[in-house]
Amino acid sequence: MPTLRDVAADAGVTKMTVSNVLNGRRDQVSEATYERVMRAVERLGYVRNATARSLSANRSGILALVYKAPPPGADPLGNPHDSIFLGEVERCVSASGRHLMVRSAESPIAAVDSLRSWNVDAAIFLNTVAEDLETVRARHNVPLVFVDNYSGSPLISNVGVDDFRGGYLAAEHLADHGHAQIAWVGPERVLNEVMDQRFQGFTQALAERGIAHGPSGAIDCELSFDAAVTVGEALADSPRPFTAIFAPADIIAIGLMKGLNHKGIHVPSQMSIVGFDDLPVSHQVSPELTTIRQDVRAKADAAVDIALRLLAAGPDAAPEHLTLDVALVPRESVAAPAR
Amino acid sequence: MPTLRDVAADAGVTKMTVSNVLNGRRDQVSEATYERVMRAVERLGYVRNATARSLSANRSGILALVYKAPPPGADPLGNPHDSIFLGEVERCVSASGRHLMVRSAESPIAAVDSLRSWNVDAAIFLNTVAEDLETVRARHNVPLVFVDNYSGSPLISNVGVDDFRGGYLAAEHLADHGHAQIAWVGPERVLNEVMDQRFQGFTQALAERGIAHGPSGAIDCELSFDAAVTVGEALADSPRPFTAIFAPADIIAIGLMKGLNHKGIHVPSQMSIVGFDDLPVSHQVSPELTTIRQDVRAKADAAVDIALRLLAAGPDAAPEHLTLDVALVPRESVAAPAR
DNA sequence: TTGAAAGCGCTAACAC
DNA sequence: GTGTTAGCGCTTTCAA
Repeated sequence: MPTLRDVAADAGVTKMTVSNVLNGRRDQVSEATYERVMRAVERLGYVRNATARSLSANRSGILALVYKAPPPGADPLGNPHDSIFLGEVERCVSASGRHLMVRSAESPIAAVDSLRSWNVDAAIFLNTVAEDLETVRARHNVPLVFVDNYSGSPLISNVGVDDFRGGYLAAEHLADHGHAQIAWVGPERVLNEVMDQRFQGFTQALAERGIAHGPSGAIDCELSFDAAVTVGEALADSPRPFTAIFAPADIIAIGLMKGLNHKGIHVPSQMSIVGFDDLPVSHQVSPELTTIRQDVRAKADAAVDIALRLLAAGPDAAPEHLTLDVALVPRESVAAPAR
Repeated sequence: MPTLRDVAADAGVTKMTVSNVLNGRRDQVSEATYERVMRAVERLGYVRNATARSLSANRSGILALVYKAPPPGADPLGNPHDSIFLGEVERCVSASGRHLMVRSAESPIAAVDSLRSWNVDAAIFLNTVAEDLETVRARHNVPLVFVDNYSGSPLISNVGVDDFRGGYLAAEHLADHGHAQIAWVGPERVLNEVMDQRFQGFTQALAERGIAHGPSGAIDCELSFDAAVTVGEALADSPRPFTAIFAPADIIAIGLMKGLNHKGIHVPSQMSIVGFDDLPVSHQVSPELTTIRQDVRAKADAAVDIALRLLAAGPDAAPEHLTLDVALVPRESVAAPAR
């Protein structure tokens, strides 16, 4: 592999001049020299050694994306939300001429050492709980962008969506269709602020309309398709004091539809359902799912954007907090309640 | 950030001793010294500088995953096959104590410079066409593992699945149900060996059973859900000299079902369909899709495994070629042809 | 506009 | 077992 020194020798200049050329400091190099160096680079097939550069310049050009490792057995990155987010982050990072390192970890804290080790310039954290983040910040002083984290900590940046409004819109939509008993079927909300916010928005919309929502209307369901099928089947077999369901994740909504269907309950004529996320699968199933759309790619764009901006602004730049809007996407899984 | 030197000072030894301790060369260090060094590491919160290590030792501990950039507008990593593959690769790479760099590129050739730049130890290439690979090999002499590449080149390793057999099984399954006119609805097969192999297996099974398969039975459809919906609708509106379809990708099969459904054609009673891949979505839709399953995670495991093995074996190790088996998963989208 | 010297943090090779 | 020396390929700083 040719090095700077080889290029310098070939072009008849010193390493420093080559370095200047390569770093685009055109004002420090004469036109003729510039050309000569570039030709030498070309001829030798020279590629910068990023590792040496990183060591010497003390910035690596690496951005890291850290996400929560899935439970054993589950498909890593099996969730379309996460994979599309990752794909879009990669696109932005590559477009900026930097490099993306990807790492799953039980807890973000476990990943910090690898960030420090590679001297990463900034990191984005997906699916982390609020507590972890102060520790992470304490150990690694680079721009840290969290996603969907409700810590509110001023030490880190965050990009999220308006989960509260999403829940509100879902309830409103169902109420507008005449539903007066609406169940929540979703993950436990302890330690899951995202879900809790969706729930709060949901209940507020109900309350404003004088629709009662007792605890009996909140049904636990793990965040997986299979779990939701089971819950859907169980629901079909039991008395149901409600005519509609808000499932705060599409994957649950889809599972519920399938479970209900198995047992002969038709959606939407016998049960209306609203989901959340607008995953691709939601318009692939029949009936297509009415859902709350969040723009995952915009979220990814924003996360990278903030990371790069803070990087450019230097270590004293203030973290940024951004909340993206959501929207209701009416499709086929909601109808007026059966008479 | 503490360095080796700081740890050495703290422990009252030289850098070299600390290095030996950190690299687990226990036989070169006395028990007492080992303990002392470890305590110093602990106390200072020392983390290895991977960048310096890579420069000096000439191996980075980085594995790269390179995949084809999606067309503009499409979700990057929107394809579950690719994202699950990536997730599983990450899992294996992390488990081996290495680091994963992820990069999309128009062509693998475009990504080679970044591999060289970071001195990556090995690379895995997803969704590449056969031609690219000789160029890649020529420019970067580390273990290169391609996925689903039919070049047959002895210069690189490959992991794939038995696409031919998958096509064969699909045709056989439909024929066994009594279908005597079966259409292929899939992407163009020029330059797409994977699809061509599935097609060859498909036609061979038909030929063995004396089932004619004229060119009229091969219908082009882009590899996307939306494209398949359109084709499905068009099919519903035209004379159909066939009672069953083999769609060599689940995403197409699902789109076809939806398109046919829109127009009142019922699957499977009026049209049977077999897909390929067994994506999660295939058992989320109704009817559930009968399909050819490939084990994406096993493919990812094998790719990383080969990369690491070749790495351990040194630069002269012979590339490996592995073909994983596929299996028919009977579900709900196939029935006997309508009378 | 170009060059020389020093050093980033680590490991390999060899000496003690 | 432990220490010494040299150097990986680059950038920074300062001098010419």
